Amino acid sequence: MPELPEVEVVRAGLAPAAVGSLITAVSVLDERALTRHTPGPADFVARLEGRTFTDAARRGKFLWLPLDSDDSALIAHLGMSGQMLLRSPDAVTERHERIRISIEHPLHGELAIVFADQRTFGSLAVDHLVVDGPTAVPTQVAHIARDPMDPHFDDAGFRVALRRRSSAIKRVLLDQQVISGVGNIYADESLWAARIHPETPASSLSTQSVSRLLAEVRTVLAKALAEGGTSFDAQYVNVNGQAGYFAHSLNAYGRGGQPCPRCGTPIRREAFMNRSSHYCPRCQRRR
DNA sequence: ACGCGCCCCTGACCGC
DNA sequence: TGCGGTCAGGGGCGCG
Repeated sequence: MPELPEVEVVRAGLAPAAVGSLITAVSVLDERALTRHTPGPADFVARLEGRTFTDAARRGKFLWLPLDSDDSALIAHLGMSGQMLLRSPDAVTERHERIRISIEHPLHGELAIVFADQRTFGSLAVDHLVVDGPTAVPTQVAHIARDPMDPHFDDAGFRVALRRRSSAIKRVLLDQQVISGVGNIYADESLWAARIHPETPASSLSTQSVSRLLAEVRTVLAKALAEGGTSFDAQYVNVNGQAGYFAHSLNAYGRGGQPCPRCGTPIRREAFMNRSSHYCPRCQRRR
């Protein structure tokens, strides 16, 4: 569930169960799920068991659960196919279950947080928190730009960053060090909404265009979040295993050959960065 | 320093 | 039915 709306759905779903919960046991079924935790599985378990989650936070596509009594947090990156599922303590092992964290909440009782991940690009880690302006973030997240839903996102700084980049605007939207949380789906959707061709050099966009694009990014992300995120299959689900509805609202992504909802011209699909770009050749002219 | 191509991994789907 | 090729929401790394 990798882009900002899907990760936010997971964060919001975990929060009521995790915050205030005591970690009673941790089992690592597949060490590949700890590639971000270099000290290894034993250290990972030792840093969690007996601790309490105090919050549930997110920046871009990273989410983390801060721990009590020192400045550390359990961090999660879902990669392409990661899931964080809330299960009863006796739930059977998930097909692609990698890590299970057993918790006890003062009101809800015993639960399990299950990290399942088909493609193993996602991973968990325990990391130290560092101060980043008005907030604290794990060290592994410190290099990630604030996301556009962050109240401290710097709109003017974003405009300046784009002016300095000669790369295609879509490439820059996907650069998590410039703006975080946007992935392939929402980059295509935002560019379609702002009527900007994905190959347009970022530096050639007017201030007005950049402002319009940023507004559309926020609109698209907010709508997707309100609809529970985008799910094409069972890989992308909330903490209860339920899919989101935003796939029905997509205007460009995944719609190659189908008519543009605005003008009827067939949406074009092109290879881009080992992925695909979807855009309307009429509404989104190259300049 | 940067921008870009490639790689990590599993499974679904398609055409032969 | 089986097999090989292609494709998928991610990011990191090494090269030029």
